[in-house]
Amino acid sequence: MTSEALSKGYEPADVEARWIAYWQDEKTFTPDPDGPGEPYSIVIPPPNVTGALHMGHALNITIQDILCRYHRQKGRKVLWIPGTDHAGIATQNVVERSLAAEGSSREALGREAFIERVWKWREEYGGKILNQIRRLGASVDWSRERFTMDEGLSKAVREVFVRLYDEGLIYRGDYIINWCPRCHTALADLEVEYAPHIGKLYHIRYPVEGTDQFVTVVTTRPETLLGDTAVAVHPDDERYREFVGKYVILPLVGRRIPIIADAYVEREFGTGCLKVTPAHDMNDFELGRKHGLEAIAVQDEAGRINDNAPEKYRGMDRTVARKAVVEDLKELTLLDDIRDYEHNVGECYRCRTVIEPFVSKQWFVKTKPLALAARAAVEDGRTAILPDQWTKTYYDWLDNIRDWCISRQIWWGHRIPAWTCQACGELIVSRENPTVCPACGGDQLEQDPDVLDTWFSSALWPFSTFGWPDNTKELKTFYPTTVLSTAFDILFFWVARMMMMGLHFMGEVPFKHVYIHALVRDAEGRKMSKSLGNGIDPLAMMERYGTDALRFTLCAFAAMGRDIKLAEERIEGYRHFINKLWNATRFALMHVGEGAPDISPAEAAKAGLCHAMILSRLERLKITVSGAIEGYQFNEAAQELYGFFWREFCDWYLEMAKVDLGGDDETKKGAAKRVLLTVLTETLTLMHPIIPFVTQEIWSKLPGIGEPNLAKVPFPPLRPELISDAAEADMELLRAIVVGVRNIRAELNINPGVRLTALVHTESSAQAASLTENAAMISFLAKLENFQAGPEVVAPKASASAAAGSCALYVPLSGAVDFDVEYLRLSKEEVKTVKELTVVEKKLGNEDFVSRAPAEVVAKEQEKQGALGERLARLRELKDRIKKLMADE
RNA sequence: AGGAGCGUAGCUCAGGGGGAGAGCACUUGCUUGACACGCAAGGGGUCGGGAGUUCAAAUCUCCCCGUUCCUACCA
Repeated sequence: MTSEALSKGYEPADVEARWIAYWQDEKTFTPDPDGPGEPYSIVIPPPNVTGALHMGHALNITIQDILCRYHRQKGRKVLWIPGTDHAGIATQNVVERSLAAEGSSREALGREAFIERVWKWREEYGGKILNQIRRLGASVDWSRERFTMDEGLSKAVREVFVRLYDEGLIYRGDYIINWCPRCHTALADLEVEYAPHIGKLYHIRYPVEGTDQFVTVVTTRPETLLGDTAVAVHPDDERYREFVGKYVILPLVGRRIPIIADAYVEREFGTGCLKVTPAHDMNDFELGRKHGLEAIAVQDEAGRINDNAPEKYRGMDRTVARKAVVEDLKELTLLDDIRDYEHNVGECYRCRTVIEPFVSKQWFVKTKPLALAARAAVEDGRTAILPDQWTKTYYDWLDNIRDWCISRQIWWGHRIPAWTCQACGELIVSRENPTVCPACGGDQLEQDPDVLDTWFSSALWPFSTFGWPDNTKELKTFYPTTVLSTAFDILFFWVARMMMMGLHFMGEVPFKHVYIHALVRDAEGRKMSKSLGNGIDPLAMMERYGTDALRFTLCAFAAMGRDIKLAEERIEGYRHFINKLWNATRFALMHVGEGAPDISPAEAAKAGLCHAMILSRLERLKITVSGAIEGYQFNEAAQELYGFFWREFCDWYLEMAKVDLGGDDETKKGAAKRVLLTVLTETLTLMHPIIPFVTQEIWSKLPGIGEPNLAKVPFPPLRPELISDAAEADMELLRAIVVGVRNIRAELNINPGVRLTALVHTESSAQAASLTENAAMISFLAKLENFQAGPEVVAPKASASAAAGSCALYVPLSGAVDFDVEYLRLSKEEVKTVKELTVVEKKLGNEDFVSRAPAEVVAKEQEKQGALGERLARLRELKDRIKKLMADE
């Protein structure tokens, strides 16, 4: 009466925004570093500031939120830090596009104005994904939100750069890097993605100096010929042995270049003769360094042929130059052959432009020493990668790591803190912007125009977010973080680099666990992608089915080490569960709307078998759910909660409790109310980490709730003394009888309205006592007007029958029983039982089994043999009886 | 080329040496005192194939078949 009536169905839209605001107002997720409890911390993998929430994010946020909310319940001091990264190239691209639409460009604006413009963009649109994360219910501490371009984090970036430089772990040099001619910047090896392209394989003849002979090289990029500085063959290749040490005259250029021998060359590929262009090919670059070859760059930053090439080609785009070179070679009859050829070509991961390997001055991190430490930390268990199978991948990458190119030729990002003195050429790397050259005292200092790779700042995230390099309270309390949850695709990009930086600067691993979650795919198992258009928009799902339905679905599918194939129907299906929860509450409130008597659950359990049973099951549930979440088995937690709440609590307990709740016995009624409320509140608490909104909403409607903020309510107390095998076993028999009657009703097509009589022949009087005590309940569930149980019960004349456990169940029927149907049903049951019994008997008949299997396994089999034997006997009696009755007719 | 995973009911998947499970779908019957986003009853599987280890294999080992992904890349 006091509690307002709940609407007939759960309507998430009204509810979610309200609780998000409530939690925030209550500062529920802002921990005090000095507060009690063992710290538990997570840094959110910072999404790209230009990004929008996709299913992968939704899954990852849900997982982290489950962990955080659960550990808060367990009394840990939880800090979950949100934020975004500045996504240098992506963000710059976005802003440049909007400038282009206005007919402007970043060059027109100038560096400073452009950066200002990016900040403005970020203010306006950069909060989008964070708002989407907020809508998911993420229990992050918004008061500690971070951005990789923040002042504090920028300070950390500079500190790291300077220290690494001083330690010789950052260096600048002319090296070949991956160049995106569209983005005008260098990319790290990881930022290049390979995709199959159909190209051509050109066979080109190079004349050997001083002879009339040729060597034929094979290439997919004939225009790079202009930069060739050698031809290479395998040292053991008989075909070319005589040429090694000689020279060829480079066609179209006329340069005299050596023929060298190196085992790197594959004899089987093409002609076995390789043109070497150190300035434009990764492998050729290495080869060139090894053999002291000159690297002649023949393209500029936009992919056009430069002045190092013959005049004719200068200024041509690389694709135009290719055609021109091919034509000219044809004319000289030096082009032997052109074949179609499918091969993998590197593309820019941001814009899909074909990458041009390019020699230029760049900054690098010397990764080897850092990688060794990062590997060791996992080897000795300071950090565990879960599931374990990713550990090998992590090792492989670290073992084969190459130096990390960290300079980017863009404007949006952390400017490299390096200056060159215009007077003496001194290179100055400094925390503070220098004003005079320490070498010559000159004041003409020019800062390096490049910025750092975004991942450079992301790598510092687990400590920069806590205020490093300052020794803050947060840093002391919450570093190392407890767990990092992420998808495998950034294991290298990010996880490995955080490990390297965390270990180097903090001396401790950045996280104790790395949980690699599943990849969310579409119903056909394809990766969700914009280009395929097969993505399921999490926000649309949240609107349609409620955030809890989406969260529960993701949780239920989050089995470790396996990808998720997601279809919208799954989410729709789990919405039904949310609704079930809602309606069970509506029912409960009809009876406990004004609260329940203040008796202990233990006392209430004594009031009836059903109460003892559900309380026992509840205790087991607490243990399995805890174990599941702590072991990152989210699917198991969801499944257990689902099964308990729907199958045990709603299907059985609520139905059974109706008898006491509607009866006259005030003691029983009180106990039922107490148990109903206890089980409901405690399961809500257990479910809250997975489905925070609906549980909180229901919580607010329940009577006698002390703490109104469910996110602050501790994990329910454990009451191991309530676990009762006996109660659960007695209930098993009771259920078997109810199901037996229902089964008979269904098979014999008896109207559900008709009340029946059921008689049960039991083996023992103890069994009979338990059943008789619950006669009212059995009658209610099976729709009986009469129920009797005891060892003395004998089969009535005209009745349907079944075996329930080891008891015999009879349902007398006044009308004609269809004996044929009855007989068939029992026979089927008999066949099944015989089959099971045979398996058991065969085992027990095997001497090796009895002597070698563990005693408890043997005992279990013997027990099973007994039960099955009894059941079989019962079935056969029932069959015999029917046979007799049939004969009598 | 190297590495990892997966193959269990029609579908999506748990499980992981001693009873083949769940959800959805399906069949049948239901205005049963919260719920048709529901209730009740039911059908359905040589756990990809083969060999081995074991008293015992869906589970461990090896081989094969199919499938997905990752890393590297030969010009």
